[in-house]
Amino acid sequence: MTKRELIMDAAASLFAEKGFYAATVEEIADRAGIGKSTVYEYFPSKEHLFRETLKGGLESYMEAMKGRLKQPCSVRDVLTAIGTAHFNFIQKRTSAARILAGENSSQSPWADELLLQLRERRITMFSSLLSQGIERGEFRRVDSRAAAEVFLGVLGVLCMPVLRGGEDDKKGAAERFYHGIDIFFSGILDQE
Amino acid sequence: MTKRELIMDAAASLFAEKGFYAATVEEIADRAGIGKSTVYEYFPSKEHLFRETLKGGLESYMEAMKGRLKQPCSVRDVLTAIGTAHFNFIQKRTSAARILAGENSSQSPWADELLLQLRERRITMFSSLLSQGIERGEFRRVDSRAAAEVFLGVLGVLCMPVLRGGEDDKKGAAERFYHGIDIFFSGILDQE
Amino acid sequence: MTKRELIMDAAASLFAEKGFYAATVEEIADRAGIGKSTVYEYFPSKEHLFRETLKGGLESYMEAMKGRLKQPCSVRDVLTAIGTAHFNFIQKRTSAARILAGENSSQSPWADELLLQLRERRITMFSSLLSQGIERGEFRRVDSRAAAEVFLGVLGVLCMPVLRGGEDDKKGAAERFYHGIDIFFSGILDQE
Amino acid sequence: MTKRELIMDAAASLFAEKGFYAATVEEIADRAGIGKSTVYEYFPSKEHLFRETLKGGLESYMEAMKGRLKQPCSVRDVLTAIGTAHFNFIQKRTSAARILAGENSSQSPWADELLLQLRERRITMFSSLLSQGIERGEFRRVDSRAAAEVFLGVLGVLCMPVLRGGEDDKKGAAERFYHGIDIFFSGILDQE
DNA sequence: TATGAATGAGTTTTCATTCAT
DNA sequence: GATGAATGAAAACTCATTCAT
Repeated sequence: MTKRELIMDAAASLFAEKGFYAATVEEIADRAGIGKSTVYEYFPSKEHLFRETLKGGLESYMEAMKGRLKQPCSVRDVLTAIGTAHFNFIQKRTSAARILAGENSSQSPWADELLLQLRERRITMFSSLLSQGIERGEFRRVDSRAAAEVFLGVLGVLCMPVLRGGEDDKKGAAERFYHGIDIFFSGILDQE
Repeated sequence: MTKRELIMDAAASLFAEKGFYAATVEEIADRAGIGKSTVYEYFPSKEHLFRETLKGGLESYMEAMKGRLKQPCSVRDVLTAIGTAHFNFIQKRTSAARILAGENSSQSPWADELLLQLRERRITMFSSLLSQGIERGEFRRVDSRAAAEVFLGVLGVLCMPVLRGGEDDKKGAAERFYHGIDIFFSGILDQE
Repeated sequence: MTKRELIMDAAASLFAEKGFYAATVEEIADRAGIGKSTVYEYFPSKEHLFRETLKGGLESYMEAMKGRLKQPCSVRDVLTAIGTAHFNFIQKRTSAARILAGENSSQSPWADELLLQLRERRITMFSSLLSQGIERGEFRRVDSRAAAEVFLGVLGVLCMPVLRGGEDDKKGAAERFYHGIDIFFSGILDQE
Repeated sequence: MTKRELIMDAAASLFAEKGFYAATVEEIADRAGIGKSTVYEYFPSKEHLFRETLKGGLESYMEAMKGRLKQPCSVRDVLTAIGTAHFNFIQKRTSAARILAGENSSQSPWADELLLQLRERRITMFSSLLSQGIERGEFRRVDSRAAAEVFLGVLGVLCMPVLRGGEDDKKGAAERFYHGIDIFFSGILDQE
């Protein structure tokens, strides 16, 4: 692992744990097992380091989503696959995910913007899938933007337990995750 | 308005805008129109001030939810009423809401805890309502915890546009909000 | 003496002794007998502090020159009076003078500019006096700009011994000073 | 050109531009087109490098002055020749000259000392020439030390325009230079 | 010999908090 | 109470210097 990666990993985990401000460059360096000023050999400032961390997380998230989109099956299946990919990403790259999850509480103005962009991209993606599904007759004629937002929110909340402390309840989390996705598709009303 | 309230208001808006770290005590005092050290007459530390701000937002949120629960009508209507109350709260007390929305990106460890508690309380409430609804036959037999989480998430995302910059698109936001709630109840599948 | 002045004095003497870079804010604060961060209550940065120091020296220099210009006597006397004022200033406000003397060796780009401006103002002043003297027939028809520069240089070098360490040789310095001025007026050639 | 010279040249120009502190070893290495630590193969420290640069400038300055002294002509001519040599040196080796010109604004305590020594040597030289001239009856009986200082100062100021930015006004500078020298010899008084 | 990489010591700057009035 | 002024502790950042190759 290159030293740059070492630093980014340390940074990612600390930013995830404590946020941008509370994490100090010294801690990051310590966790990376290097001297404080070495950080500055690789990143011109703490802010740049955070930005890179963010971008890294973002890229690897987008990567994780790849290939889920063009399977020749129902849109419902595609969305479920995306959900699965999302859930897996959260489990494997928890600290990256934690940083990406901080849509609110501005860590810094430009971070907000990047995260907002991510949000928009995801909503656009979902929205277009949902439109497809509607055209194909899979889904009823809902407002695809609203539905996309809902899907986004559902993915978000359902992963929160994992983002929190928890190694503990992985199975439960997964189950509830799929149950939640199901509710998104079928609603909760009793419609016999 | 008492001086204490003056401070808390200033604090709430600044914490909402910039987060706990980036907001300085001096700015807060300035915005409140008082001297910097006066803040310390009313709050022992910046952290306490934040805590109080948080608690204040929390209380007024709980207050806003009150009375929505015991109407003699369908559980669906109760949940919708809660959604409405939530949406109205977000619009009227945007900065309080912004602070409460920062579930992720820890501003401070104990803040996380408080917000986690709020989350739990809300889930419990929703969950119990959903159980009621299931018993009454209004809803199908979903996992009420999972459904509660989903409902929470739906309320969250749908309010984000309002929490962001936006005075702009209030009507659109409201429409999409109710559309989203509807999706929660009915799902998106075409089930003729 | 106000605290601001206390700081500026400490700063002036340290900047004079060691230059902008080698003088640390901590030393300045120590010499002023205050805490390091107090400096920042009065000046937004070390650079600003330096700038103010410079400006202060500049103003008090210009002040010291005032009133020397409009005496109803020969231009030679006016120039000599200016020389005297200059010499006295150097002796009374040695550290301010030392800073102003640093025309070369850039302490910082904008400092250079300020000092260059001072140089220009002085040359202009001398030049105009010299032109007067020429018109009146006191001086021969020299290039007034060149002569002004020479006068400036003469004032400068002749004061250097005082700017250096020396309490030691005050009388000698004064004597040589006036002797030097005389050379400026009469040259060194033997012209009987 | 040896690597040592490469480094010294780069150092000279950077020290001239920015002063001792603002010039970094890295920049110097970059400008010399070598690796940073190679500098340390040739010079034990930045300070030593500066010292060498200074000494180099000093030597080449002394070199430039050589041979001007023993011509069998008037002392006035010798001094003028020295002035010319000085002026030429300033134009050809501007950055070395800039460093040597920084008599004031201490870049470092020992640098001050070296420059002070240079100053003394030059004054001694001028002073002895002037004494000769007085004995020969070329000059009137001035204090030769004072006159030497004045000559030094005159050479200094008159070269400043060249040391500043200026490729622009070379002819004007040269003219004013000789005019200034003339003033040193003849004074400015009208002595018909 | 040459150098990229690493770093420790030191510097500026920030800001919550205290204290005298 | 209310507050301006003062500050210590901590944080980001710089850079000359060293070291392994």
